[in-house]
Amino acid sequence: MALSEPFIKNHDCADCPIRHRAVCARCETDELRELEEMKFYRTFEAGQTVIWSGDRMDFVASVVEGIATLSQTMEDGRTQMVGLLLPSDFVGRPGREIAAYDVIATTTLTMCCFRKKPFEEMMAHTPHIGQRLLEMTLDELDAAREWMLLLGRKTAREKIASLLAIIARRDASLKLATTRRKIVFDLPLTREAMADYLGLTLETVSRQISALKRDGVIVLEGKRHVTVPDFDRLLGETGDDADGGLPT
Amino acid sequence: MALSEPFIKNHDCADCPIRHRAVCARCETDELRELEEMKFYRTFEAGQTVIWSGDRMDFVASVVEGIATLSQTMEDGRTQMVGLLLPSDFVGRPGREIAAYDVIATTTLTMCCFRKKPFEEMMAHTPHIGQRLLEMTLDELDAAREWMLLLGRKTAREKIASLLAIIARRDASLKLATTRRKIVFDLPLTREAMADYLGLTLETVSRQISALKRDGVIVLEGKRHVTVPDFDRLLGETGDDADGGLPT
DNA sequence: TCGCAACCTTGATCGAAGTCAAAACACCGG
DNA sequence: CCGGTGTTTTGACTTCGATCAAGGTTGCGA
Repeated sequence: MALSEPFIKNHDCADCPIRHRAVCARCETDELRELEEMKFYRTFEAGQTVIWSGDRMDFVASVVEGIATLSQTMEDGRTQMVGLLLPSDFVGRPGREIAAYDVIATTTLTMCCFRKKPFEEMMAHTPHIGQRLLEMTLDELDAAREWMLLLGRKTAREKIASLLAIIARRDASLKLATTRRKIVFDLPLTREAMADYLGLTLETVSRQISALKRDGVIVLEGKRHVTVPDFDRLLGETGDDADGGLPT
Repeated sequence: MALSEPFIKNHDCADCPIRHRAVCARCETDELRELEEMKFYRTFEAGQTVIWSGDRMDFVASVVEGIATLSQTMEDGRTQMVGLLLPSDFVGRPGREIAAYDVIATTTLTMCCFRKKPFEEMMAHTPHIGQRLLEMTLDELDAAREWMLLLGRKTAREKIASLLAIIARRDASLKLATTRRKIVFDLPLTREAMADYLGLTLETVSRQISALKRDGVIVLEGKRHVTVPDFDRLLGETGDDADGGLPT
């Protein structure tokens, strides 16, 4: 959900097995080395739970590869996704002991982790890192509030269109800025996960996707592969104003 | 929405007309003085707009007295509140030029403001302040996500009960922790504002409040003065687990 | 005191999304 | 190729909250 540059960036580095290095864009090399030395990697299978809400969480991390969801569940089983973690997104809450949400790997997931304690110590004497984190948290807050508008006021069709637009944009930004042209991507979520994200049931999600397909807003190949022939047309279905306004 | 201590605290100070001083709990006196010198106050009438979404916003602020709302509006007029600002809450986004939401005074409102530029400069050489701000932003993020669960998955009755519980708690915490006993407070919002917060219509809000009254969960005197005879009973209506789990 | 304007409540009706149920599809291992 | 499991689609029906439409309160200024 990051508007601004990621906390951690990919790079080309022969000795770095997953082409990934701890990089704060504004930091000096010494700090880089410090971060570099304390990092470690963890991977999870699709469907595995990274952490349960309420558990002690002694690390912070950055998503390297794959997708994870943040969600909350009520006792009776109703669940709501409160965030979608894509590569370069940050997970964890400096200064907090306990995880507030379930983090679940949707696909095979690789995260670049830092033990919380040393990370926090480093933050304390490296203002840039804290500032970077504050910016990213503000971005997440914006995204969460944008989502509140979606959950509280949008119709099912608008919700679906908004989700597709966000995923398309997020996906496209990694490849090429292709606004106003054909966009192709794969849905990283099941219908059920989409429903949990959008505050709908999976049946409604399915029906609305069928409707968008019927109306020619999207083209489906299989269940997951989506082609958007006219991205502006899709944006028009989101209910947002011309520019789309959505962060990410 | 702050779980942790407010960025700015009230205190007793004869030369401070509204008994309010810039205080970062962790800061040294020099920093205090610096903040102290750059602060200024602004007041707004009930109903006045503090700032429009999209406007340049060259200050950050802390609410001293009164209540304001953060909201987003779609072109066709649907609006969703994304935050409620009560005394001690922080407004503004260091590092951001433009306001992302409409900020509207619900009651007469007094804010303690700091020009953004000098405030940011101060942040740059005072890690404590940035850290404090990060913590507060994380709290807001938690609150926003809690609200996503409410908007996406709760019934109208649960939504109303949750809102009442939050206002009651917030209000009570300023006076006395009175969990599990009778709680009395005034609703600071019109039915319409509640509807915009909860993603409902004002008619539904009205009906559900009537229903809670009929069921004895709350007692109303006039339209705004609420008595909760049994706070746990109210919590039971929110759909949250035993403890209520809600931030704030 | 009246009249007006907010604000709130209540009723009747409607419709979007939820629920329940069945069937289609896809993918996998044997 | 088959049966099985998990995902997705589609249909029939229900329901919660929205919409439309009166009325009721309250407070204020003339």
